[in-house]
Amino acid sequence: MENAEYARLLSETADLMEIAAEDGFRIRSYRNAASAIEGYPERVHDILANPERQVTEIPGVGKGLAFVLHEIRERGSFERRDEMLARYPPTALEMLKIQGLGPKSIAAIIEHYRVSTIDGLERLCREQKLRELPRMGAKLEEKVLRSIASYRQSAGRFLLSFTSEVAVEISEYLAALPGVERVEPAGSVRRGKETAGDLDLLVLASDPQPVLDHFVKFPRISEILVKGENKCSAKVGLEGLQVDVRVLPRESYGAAMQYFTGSKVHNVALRTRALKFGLSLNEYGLFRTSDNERVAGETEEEIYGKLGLDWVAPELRENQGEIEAALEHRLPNLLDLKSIRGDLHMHTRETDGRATLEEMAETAIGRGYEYIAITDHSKALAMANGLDEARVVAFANQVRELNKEGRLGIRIFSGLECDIRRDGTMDIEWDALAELDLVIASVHSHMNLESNEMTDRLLKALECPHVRILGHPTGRILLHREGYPYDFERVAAEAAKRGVVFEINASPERLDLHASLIRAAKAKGCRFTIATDAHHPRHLANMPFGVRTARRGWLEDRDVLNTLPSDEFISALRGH
DNA sequence: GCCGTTTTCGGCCCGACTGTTTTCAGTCG
Repeated sequence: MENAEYARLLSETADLMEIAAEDGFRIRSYRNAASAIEGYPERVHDILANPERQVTEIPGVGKGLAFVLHEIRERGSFERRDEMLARYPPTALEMLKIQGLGPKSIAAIIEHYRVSTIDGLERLCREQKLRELPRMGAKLEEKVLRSIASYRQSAGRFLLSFTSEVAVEISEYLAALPGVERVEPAGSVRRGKETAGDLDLLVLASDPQPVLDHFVKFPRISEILVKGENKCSAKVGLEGLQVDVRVLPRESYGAAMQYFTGSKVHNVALRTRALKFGLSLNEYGLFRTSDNERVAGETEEEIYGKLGLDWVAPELRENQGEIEAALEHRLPNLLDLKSIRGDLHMHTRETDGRATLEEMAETAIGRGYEYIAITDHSKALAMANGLDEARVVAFANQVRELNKEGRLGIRIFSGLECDIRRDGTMDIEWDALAELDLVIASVHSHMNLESNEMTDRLLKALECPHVRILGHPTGRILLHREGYPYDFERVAAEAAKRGVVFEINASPERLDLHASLIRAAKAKGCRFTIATDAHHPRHLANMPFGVRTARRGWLEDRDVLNTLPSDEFISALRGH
C-alpha cells in the first residue's frame, strides 16, 4: 500500500468525522497527518513493517495515529473509520464535493431526509425541499443544482499529475519484463492535456501475451474490464482510473502511437489529408490505397513525412492550425523544460508554506536553477498570516543581505504575491512594494464579480507600476471551479502595453493560464513566466506541467522570461 | 489527536462573505 492510500483513508475519515461534528482539532490532526504522510519521502508501509522503526518519527503522527496506521496495514481499515461508515454511507463523501454544502448541511440533509447521494440531493433541490431545513433557502437550492451540474461534468476525469504518476508506475512495472522494449503513454496524457479520462499505454514487444499476463497481476488493479490478445483494460487503484495497455510490434508502433495520441480532430484532419495523397492512415500504418502496400508505420516522423508534414509535437495536436504550420515548415520551436533557469512563485513558513526560505533554495539548487523568487502572501490573506508593509520591507532587506553573503549558492529575488482587492487596488502600500524585486498580483477573493467589474478590477491592478506579473490569471481550479469571467483580450492588451507578464501557474490543480488563453495573450504581444506556486519543496517538481501547458500554448523559449540568465531576467521583467 | 513544554495540560491560522436571519451559522479560502 502506498503513502497516498494511507493518506486517503485518514482524510476521508476526517471528512466523515466533520459531518459527525466531532472535535475540530482532532479532525485537523487527521488531516495534518494525511498530508504529512502523502509527502513523506519513505514508504509508511515499510516503516510500519520494520520493528526497529517508529512511524511517530513522521511529524504529525503521534501515538494514537501510529496505532491507526498499524491497523490499516493489517486490515486495510481502522476502527473509527468503520464506525463512521456505519453511520454515514460512503456517498456522503461525494456530497462534500458539492460547493455550497458543508458538513453541517450534509448532516442535516442525511438526518432529515435520509438522502445521501448526489441524485437524491438533486431531487430535493428540484422539489424545493432543501428550503424546509433551517438556514437553507431558495438561493442555496439553485447554487447546489449548479454545483451538481459542474461536479457531474468533471467527475470521472483525472489531473495530469495523477495520470502521469500512474503512467510512470505501470511503465516501470511493465518495462521490467524481459522482451519489453518500450512503454509510453499515448492519448491526452502524452498531449499534456490538463485532465484525462483514462490512461493509454503502448508497449513495444514482439510477444503480447506475457506482457498482458504480467499487467493483470499488477497489484493495484481493482477490476479487469477487457483482456484480449493485444489489449487489456483495467481499473487501477481506489480512484478507479481506467488504464488501457496495448502491445504492438515494431512495424506499427509509430502508427499506433500517432493514432492513440490523437486528438480525434487532429487525426481526422490527418486522414483526410492522407486520402488526397491516395493513402489511408490507421493504427497499423500508412497504406497506399491502390495496392494496400504499407508506406510508413514504424515511426511517427515517417508518417508525417510521407504526408508532406513536419513532425508535430503531441502538445500541438488539437487541429488548431498545427497541420497548416507543419506543411509550411513554420511550427514553433517549442519551449524546453531544460531552458527554465528559475522558479518565480513560492511560499514559505512566513505564510502558508511548509518550509523555510533556505529549504526552498536548497531544493531549487538541486533542480539546477540559477535563481528563485520567494513570494509569500500579503496581509489580506489573514488565514495565511500574510505579510504587512513592515514585514515586506524587512523581508526585502533580509534578501539583500542573503544575496550579499552569497552563502545560499543561488540568487534570491525578494517577491510578494500581493492580493488584488475588490476595487483593483493593491493590498500593500506602493512604497513597500517598491522595495521588492518582483511583485505578483493575484485575485484570491470576490471571484464571483460580474465580468465587467472583474475586468475593471484587473485593469486597475495593472496600473500599479510595481506589479510585474499577474498570478494564476483566471483563478480556475481544475475539476472544481471555473475561472472568473472577464474581458481577457482587453486585459491582455493592457498587460502587453504595460509590460506586465502573465504567469503560467504550474500547480497541477491550476495550470492557469491554459493553452487557448496563452495563445490569445501571445497574439496580443504578451510575455510569460512559468512558476510552481510551491507551498512545499516537493512542489518545485511541478515545473514540467507548467512547461507542457506553455507548449500547448505554442510558446518558445523567448516567450518565457525565466529562461533568461538572472541579470537579463530581472531587467527584462522591469521592461528595460 | 498532536505538540511542547513553564513535562502532563492547554493551545491548535482566522477573517470575510452569504443567505438566512433578526444577530449569526455555515462555508470558503
